[in-house]
Amino acid sequence: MVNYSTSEENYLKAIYRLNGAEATVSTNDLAQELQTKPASVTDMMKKLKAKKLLHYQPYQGFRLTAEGTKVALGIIRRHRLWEFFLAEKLRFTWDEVHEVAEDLEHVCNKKLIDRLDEYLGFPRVDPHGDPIPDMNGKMEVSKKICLSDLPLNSTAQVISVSDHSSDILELLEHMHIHIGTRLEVRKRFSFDDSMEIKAGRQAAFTISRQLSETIFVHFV
Amino acid sequence: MVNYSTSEENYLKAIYRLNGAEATVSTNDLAQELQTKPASVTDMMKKLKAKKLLHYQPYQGFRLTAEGTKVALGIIRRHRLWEFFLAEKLRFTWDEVHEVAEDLEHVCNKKLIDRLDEYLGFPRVDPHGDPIPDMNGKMEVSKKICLSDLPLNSTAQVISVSDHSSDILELLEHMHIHIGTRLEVRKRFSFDDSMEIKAGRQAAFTISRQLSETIFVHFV
DNA sequence: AAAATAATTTAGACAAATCTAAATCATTAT
DNA sequence: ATAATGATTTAGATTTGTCTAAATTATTTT
Ligand SMILES: [Mn+2]
Ligand SMILES: [Mn+2]
Ligand SMILES: [Mn+2]
Ligand SMILES: [Mn+2]
Repeated sequence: MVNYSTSEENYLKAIYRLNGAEATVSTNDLAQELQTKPASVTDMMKKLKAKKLLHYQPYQGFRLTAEGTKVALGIIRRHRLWEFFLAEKLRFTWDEVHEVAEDLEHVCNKKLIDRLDEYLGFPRVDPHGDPIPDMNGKMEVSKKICLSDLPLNSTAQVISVSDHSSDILELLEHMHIHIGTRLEVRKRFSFDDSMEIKAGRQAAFTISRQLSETIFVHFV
Repeated sequence: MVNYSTSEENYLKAIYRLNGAEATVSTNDLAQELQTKPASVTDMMKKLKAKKLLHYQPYQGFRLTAEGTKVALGIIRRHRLWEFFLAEKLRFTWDEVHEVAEDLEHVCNKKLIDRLDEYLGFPRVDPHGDPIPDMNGKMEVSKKICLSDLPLNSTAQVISVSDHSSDILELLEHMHIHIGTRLEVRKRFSFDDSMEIKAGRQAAFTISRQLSETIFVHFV
């Protein structure tokens, strides 16, 4: 078990995140994701390639090797377990957990994380509804539908929210929408792509396109 | 609230620890404590002096300023709270907590630490019996006596152990001696400075000079 | 009070992680 | 097919934290 620097870990995690969309990640995209400069990315890519954590030929973009993916999933596991801990045990709100977990995730000690996992009761998802990899690096990726794409009159359950800001949290709390809330789409308005939904036992209300595109659901 | 690097924090903590014995800390002592070279210490002392965290004139040794002491106590607070968490909540043994806490202590977020403190029930001492500074940096230093100096036939209670290794833990567990155990000294043997003690409800037994010098007690 | 010894600092170097500016490669439009 | 544009890499510099070896200062012995 090799240990990686905080910087290396942040690069690996970012590549993993971007990898979802496309098969190969570009220098500029990664620089933007990490709020750094392309030249810094190239330097780090050489280093990570030398450590066999990614496939990389100059000018060709890059993608994680199997080992790189394993390391990235380990970081994501730590991050999300700490987020769960902060929300569940220390009463942090949804929008506060990420920043702290960004630091805690770099404390790399298998026993610490596995014991924390056990202590928390082996949670499957973090406070934002994102899945937590298990101690073998397995992460169950449930197929989720964007609320904006949900067919009319079918009942679904909120499983995650892709924006983690306090702004969206404020709005969701106001609307009593949480991870697990059941809802259905009653009507779509083509004027502004807003939709009327019915959530829980509340009266129907409308939500903006911006919000419906941020909420992910699955059928119940 | 300024933030300090992991390296700066480790220096401050080490100076605080050494400061207990003498009024001023020397370059060589600090280098030895931190397993580094005297030249590296000098470099860092210049930096910490520039940040007004310590008093330092070349060749004259150094000591923490009030601000430096405050920062050091903050680090010690984080370290010991995490040690308590690991022992109490994650079932780590006494000898395992320090190493992990060495990393966790550098995650510096006041809300995290104050909430952790609250979650743990505001513990006063860490698993080794060392006091935990409160959120204002106050640390109650109870006057402790080394077991080797305890008068004959006076009852005392174990409050801390200055060695944190698994070797001493093994021995103490075997003897059923823990933080809080009541004991009294029955006899001293000048041949090897061993002593016979009576602990709890056990039959009297002897302990080595090495062990008695590591255990600290107070009168009950 | 010198000389010897020990402690400390300085000088110069290195690795990691970053940056800016220049050079190079790839892609797109004419 | 060439020129223009955009993406990427290289070159060279900077900061932080460390090191070794040499120089300096302090302390101890004779
Ligand atoms: Mn997060
Ligand atoms: Mn999350
Ligand atoms: Mn400790
Ligand atoms: Mn301790």
